[in-house]
Amino acid sequence: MRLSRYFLPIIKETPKEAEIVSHRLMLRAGMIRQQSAGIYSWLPLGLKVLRKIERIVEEEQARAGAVQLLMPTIQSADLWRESGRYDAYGKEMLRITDRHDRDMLFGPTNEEMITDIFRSNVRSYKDLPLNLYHIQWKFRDEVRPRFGVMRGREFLMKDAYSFDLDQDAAVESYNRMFVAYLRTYKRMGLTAIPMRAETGPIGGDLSHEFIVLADTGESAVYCHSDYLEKAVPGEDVDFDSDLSPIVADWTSDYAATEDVVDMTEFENSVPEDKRISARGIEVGQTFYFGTKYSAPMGAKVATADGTEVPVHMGSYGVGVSRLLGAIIEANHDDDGIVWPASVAPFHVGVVNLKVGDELTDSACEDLYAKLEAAGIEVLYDDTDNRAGAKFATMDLIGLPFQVVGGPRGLKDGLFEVKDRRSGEKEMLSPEATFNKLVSALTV
RNA sequence: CGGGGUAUAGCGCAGCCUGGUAGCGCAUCUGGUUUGGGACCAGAGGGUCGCAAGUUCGAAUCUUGCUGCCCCGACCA
Repeated sequence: MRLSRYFLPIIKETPKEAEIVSHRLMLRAGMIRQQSAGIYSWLPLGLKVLRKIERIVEEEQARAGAVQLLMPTIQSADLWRESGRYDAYGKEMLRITDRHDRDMLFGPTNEEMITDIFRSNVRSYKDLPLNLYHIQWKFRDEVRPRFGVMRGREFLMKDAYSFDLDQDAAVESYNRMFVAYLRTYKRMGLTAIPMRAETGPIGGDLSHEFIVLADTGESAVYCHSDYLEKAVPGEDVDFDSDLSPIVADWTSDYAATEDVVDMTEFENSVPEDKRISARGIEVGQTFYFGTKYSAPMGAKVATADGTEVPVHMGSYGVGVSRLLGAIIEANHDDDGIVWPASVAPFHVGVVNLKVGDELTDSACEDLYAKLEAAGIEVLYDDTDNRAGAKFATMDLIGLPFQVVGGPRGLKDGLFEVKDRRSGEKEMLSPEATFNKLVSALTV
């Protein structure tokens, strides 16, 4: 992509409304713009990252056996009356009336709707286990939205729903999502710790919140420091096998959020030098809630002996839009964002320092074309801004590598290649530059 | 939902107390000089001062009401 033809509105000053670093950087880097309280437009650079996060989520959901569908944002109030949540949910739910005066709502979650889909299409235990998910915009009318996309009113969420014949099978489904989550966050460069959690309005018995440690996190968390070093299951993990040893390993040491923490238990079970007391961002939550929705809504299947039983369900959320904030909170420095390569909007920024100069133009154009042809995503700065402004923009948007082509180096046939994270720079020939980037960025 | 702020050019702000018809910095545009870490000089464009009433000869400024946004708390993915 040529920067001269892209839409990347950079802000030099610090926007006054942004309190936390991820919000500031997302505004400054031209990723988002606020449309009203807690509601944002996603500009091209932000959308690119959002899509990359979705892709990782989709790949790991597929690996764990979940099947993607798409449910609407607007739901009928009648469904919610069946579960009893229409009255229970409160003012967080945005209620809408259509032209026929029918009560509608902008969905804050989809348990009722998925249960409806299930009950009208599945009858037999032979169709289980089943895990259906979608990635869709949700709306919760938070009293006080803040922190940019971390706590918006409109937000993009992956929510999966598992259906099983009994509790034992449901726990196996739960474990599959649990392991998928460990892998999902790891691939985005995050260390997410599963913590004991409250079940909130969704209800249920078994639940974990996946927490990323960050100073700007919304809640206080307490956990064992070993979690920071624990190995995440690899690509080869067999989701058809018994995953309970992995889950047991990842839940053996103490970890809880402030809502449910028992300080006595924390101090008794974790040695003093291993205790972490920090702040955390919730990036996902898993629930097993049994027949809470299937029973009142009549989602039943026939068992092997012909009797009908309500299915056991679980739901599993990932805050997709919120993850951008969490990733930036965990990956930035004084100059801007430092994207992990897996979610970076582009892999490489090629900076032409002297547009119009025959030598730099041809060298930069050539490298740009070759990298794109090799499947590497390049943002090519072919604008005629000053060098300092170009460097500052590249640092701000945080692409993993910067390649600088200017008359000074190119008269000796060399580009300067900078690693954004380490700040290390080296002078390389065009061939060496190409080879280094290809080997660093392709698996 | 309680408490506290704030609203003036695209962004950040001054002007308001003490009423007289709007200004600064950045950004934008033009010309010139520059050019390896957010350049400099000169010039230009851009605002029904959040909305609505009221007071007044006259309101960005005073009064009342409404609305948006931000911060703290409670709540929450």
